[in-house]
Amino acid sequence: MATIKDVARLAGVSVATVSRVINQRELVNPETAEQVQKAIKQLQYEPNAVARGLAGKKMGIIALILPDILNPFFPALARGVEDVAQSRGMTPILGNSDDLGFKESSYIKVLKQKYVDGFILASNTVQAEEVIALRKEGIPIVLLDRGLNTAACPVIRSKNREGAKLAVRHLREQGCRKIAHIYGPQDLITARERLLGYEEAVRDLAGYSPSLMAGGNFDIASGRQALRELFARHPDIDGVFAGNDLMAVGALKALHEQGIRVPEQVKVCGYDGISLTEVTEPELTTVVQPVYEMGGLAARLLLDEIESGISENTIIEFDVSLAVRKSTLRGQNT
Amino acid sequence: MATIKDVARLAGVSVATVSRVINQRELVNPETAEQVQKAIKQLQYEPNAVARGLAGKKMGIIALILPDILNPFFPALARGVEDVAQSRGMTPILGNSDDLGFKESSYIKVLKQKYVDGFILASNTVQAEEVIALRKEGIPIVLLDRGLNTAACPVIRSKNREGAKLAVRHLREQGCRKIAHIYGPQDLITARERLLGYEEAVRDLAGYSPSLMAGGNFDIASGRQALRELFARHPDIDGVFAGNDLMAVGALKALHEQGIRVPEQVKVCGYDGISLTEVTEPELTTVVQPVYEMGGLAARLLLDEIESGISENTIIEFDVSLAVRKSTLRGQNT
DNA sequence: CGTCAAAATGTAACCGATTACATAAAGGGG
DNA sequence: CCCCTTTATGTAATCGGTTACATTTTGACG
Repeated sequence: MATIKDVARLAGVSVATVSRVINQRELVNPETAEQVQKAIKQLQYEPNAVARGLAGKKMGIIALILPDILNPFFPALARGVEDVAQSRGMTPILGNSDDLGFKESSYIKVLKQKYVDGFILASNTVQAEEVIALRKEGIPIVLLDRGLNTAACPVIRSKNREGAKLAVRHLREQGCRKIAHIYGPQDLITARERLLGYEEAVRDLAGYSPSLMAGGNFDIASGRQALRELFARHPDIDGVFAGNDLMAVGALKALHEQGIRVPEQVKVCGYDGISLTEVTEPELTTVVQPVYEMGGLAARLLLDEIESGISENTIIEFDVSLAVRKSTLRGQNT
Repeated sequence: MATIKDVARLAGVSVATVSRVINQRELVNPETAEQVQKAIKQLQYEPNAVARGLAGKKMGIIALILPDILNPFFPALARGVEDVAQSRGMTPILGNSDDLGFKESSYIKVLKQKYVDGFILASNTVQAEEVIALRKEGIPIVLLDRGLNTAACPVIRSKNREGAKLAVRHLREQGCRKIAHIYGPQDLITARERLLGYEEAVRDLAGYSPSLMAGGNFDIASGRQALRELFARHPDIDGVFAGNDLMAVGALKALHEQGIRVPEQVKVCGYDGISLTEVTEPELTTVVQPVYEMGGLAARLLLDEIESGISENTIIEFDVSLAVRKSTLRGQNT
């Protein structure tokens, strides 16, 4: 590989001039510049990214840390981030933290050392101090989907509470009177908000009781399990709102096992809008988050901050919408 | 951040000695080493990875390039790679090529420049020359799942042809006589092999015809579409083997739409063993690839080559197994 | 006790860029 | 025509490590 010195020699100039031509930040005589460009072409020179990184403390990489790549919601988010990053000349890389705090910290620590330009974190475990520490070191960070309320950095998520209300109201409109909720891990702000939205929307119902809620892990198996518990307690449930789509799918499965028909006997609604909801039987009504846009905006905010150096700690909440499908079709149940 | 010079000063030694203590490659007096360690602790020193990378041309990163993170099969592969890489002190990063050759090349080019230590590629588009070029530059590479036969590098995949035969034989045992195949993109070796396996296993059936095959894209929508075509041509199909699970799910969906009961009228079998197959209705019989192990082995081979510098161009094919579920349950159809 | 190899450590070049500072050339105003 | 400001370019320090080579210290052996 040719180095900047080779180019300088061939073009008959100093390395500084070559560097100037490449980075266009300072004045260079057009003719000289042309000579340099020719030399660059001839040698097929490409600046060494690591040397550049060492000198400038930036590697042209942004890292997206996801809590669980096996949950299709996150890969979908990633697509949005990727496209924006790439279009702006940055290399996006993914890390998977497995919802494990230490893995996440380890990613951050290691990648920071490698002069990653910025982070997008979808994390439940991240602590406010960690975010603050990063920013103090001048490393931009954006929180996506999950994350603190208090955070000293931009946060992007959807209107979780609104979305939950949307779901529950829809179930009520479809005739449900005894609506259960399968909530996600309560250390996640998203799961908490959805639960709160649910509570607000069912409080006034006659038979409402906290025992209509059961917890899950945001995965299929736990949704299944939670539904069993719920039905053991309340065999007369006629609607289920799950905190995310995976748990909704698990619930659907469990209902089927028990011979309960959806939507005739029980209606089910999920949250997220992953594509899986379109292939279950019956197809699943769900609260759709504009996932691609969310990822894209996260990347955009991060890149803006990287380029400008100024940060605004906005919290941006995206609107959600309801995709109504068969699983909540008004039937003959009430 | 403290640098190696600070440590050297505090410990009263030269930077070379500090470097030796850190890398343990040369002899250092134990007492000196202890002094240095103390200084390191006191200053909370951590070697700068980029400077290290520049000097040693290795950044301690391995890159896994996936063709489609929205297909759950690949995230599952990634988990295997991650765990092994991490346990050996390397940072694994993911890139998504979207099955687009140029994105993949761009990832390789950019990451190579950033002194990534090695690549694991799950790619259909990679060309033999590209692999050879990389290796000539001393950058280890392992092909995973997809990729050339001729490749001048280790290749890891499952016994696709065997797996396909397994599937078809199973369908026959369950009583199917007119078995269709939904094949994947024929530029993928995996898809080709599965098709060949299918052909070998059905050739001797009375009503066999090439029109029993239809192509898809390895995603749900195309599986759905392909099934419709197949049934338009042959309304008497009683078994379907799909080239991967996503297409099988699509097929299931399409069958349901047409009011055809699975498994009573038609039996369906997929390929991959993604967890989605456990939640469809009916649950999907599938050929299970040991995906976590495959990813792990890929990482292990890559790391071995990185550490030793010697490469063996083995092709390793993992055994597959059949997970028999409801979608192929012997019924009353024949 | 002198000799010589092994062990321990230091010096400085190098990896390949960026950039502050110095210097030279060119143009403009008085 | 001289001085000063721009414009253009070069020199060399710097980023923070690794490592070849040189040098010093140590200790074993005859």
